[in-house]
Amino acid sequence: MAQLSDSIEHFIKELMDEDTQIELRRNELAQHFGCAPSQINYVLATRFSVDHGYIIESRRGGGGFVRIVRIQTGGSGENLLQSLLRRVGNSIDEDSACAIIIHLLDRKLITPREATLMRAAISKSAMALPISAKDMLRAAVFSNMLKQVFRNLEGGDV
Amino acid sequence: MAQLSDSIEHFIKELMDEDTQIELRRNELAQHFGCAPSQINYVLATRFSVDHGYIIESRRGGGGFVRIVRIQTGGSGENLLQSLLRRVGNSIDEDSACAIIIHLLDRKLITPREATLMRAAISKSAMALPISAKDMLRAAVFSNMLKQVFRNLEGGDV
DNA sequence: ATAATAAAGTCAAAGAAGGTCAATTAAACG
DNA sequence: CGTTTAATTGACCTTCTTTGACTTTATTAT
Repeated sequence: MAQLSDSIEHFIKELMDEDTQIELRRNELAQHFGCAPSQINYVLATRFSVDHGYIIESRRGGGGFVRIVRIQTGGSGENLLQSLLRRVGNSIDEDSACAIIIHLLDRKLITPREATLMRAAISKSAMALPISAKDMLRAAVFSNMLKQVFRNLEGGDV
Repeated sequence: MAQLSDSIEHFIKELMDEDTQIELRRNELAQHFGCAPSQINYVLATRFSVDHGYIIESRRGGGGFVRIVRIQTGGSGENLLQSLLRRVGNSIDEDSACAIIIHLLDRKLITPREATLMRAAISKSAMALPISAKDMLRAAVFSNMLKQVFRNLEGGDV
C-alpha cells in the first residue's frame, strides 16, 4: 500500500469512520499529501464512485468543498439488493463487480473471507473459457451470489 | 541446478521462508538476476502454479507488485485442495460440486454462509447463459473458489 | 456591475509498473 | 544425431498512477 492513492483513500475512510458524510477541501488535502489537487479527483473517481457506494458533491469558488456521502441502505437491505442487481444487469466487468464487493464489505454485509470468495468466483481467470460473453456470464454468477448474500442476511440456513 | 530459473525459484522460496505470503517487484527481481522481467513470469508460471500450491496475484501501474501466496502449507489441507481440484477437473456437474461443498462444510473449512455463497455461484441458474459448456464453466468458477478457500487469509485484505 | 481571487473540474500526456506471446536458444531424451 | 521439451529474451500491450496546463464556477472587493 505504498501508493499515494491508497494512502489518500485510507485517510478519507478514516476520517469518515462512523459518519456517513464528510466535507473536505480538495487543495488542503492535496497539500497535506504533497500532490497535485487533481490527484484527489482521481482517488475520488476510482475509489469513491457510485459503484463503491459513495456519492460525491462539491462546490467551486471561495469556500468551496468536496462532500463525500456514503450511500444509505435504506434499512431493510432490500433496496440495496435491488439497486445492485439493477447495476449488474446482464453484463458487468470485473472492476465494477469488485467495487460492489468492496462496498458490501465496507457496509459489513459480508466478511473479508466472503469477499475474497466472491472475487474468486467472478475473476477473469474464473471466466477463462472459450466464450466471448465473459461479462454476461459474470453478471449471471454475480447476481446469484448477491441474492444469496441478502438471503443470508435474513438468517437463512443451508 | 545452474539454471537461472532454478536460482530465481530458490531465491523466492528463501524469501518466503516462514511467511505464507510475500510481495515483490517484478522488475527489481529481474534486475537483481540480470534477466528479462518476463523471466520472472516464467518462473512463477512453472514453479509457483496452483499445482505447486501457490497463488499469484498482482497489480500493474505505479506501486505495482507481484504477490505470491502459499496455500495451506503443511497440514492435510494441501492434499485435500489438490485432490479436490483434480476431481473438479475442467468440467463438473452441479450435484458433484455441491457434494464437495458439503464436505468442506463438514470439515469446518467453510462457514454455512460461505457454503451458500458457493452454491449460488455454481448453481444451474448462475450458469443460465446461451452457452453449451455449462459444466466446464462451472468447473472454472468452482476451482477458483476452492483455491480461495484454501488460501491462508488471516490477514484478509481484499 | 466588474474585476480579482479562490476554489474545484477536466483531460490529456507522461510515467510506472506488470502481462503476453512468439521466436530463439539450450537441454534432455530416445 | 534429431527431436521434443524447457529456458530465455525481446517487442509490444494493458493497467494504474501522477502531474500539469487549462477551464469553470463561486465569492468578494472595487
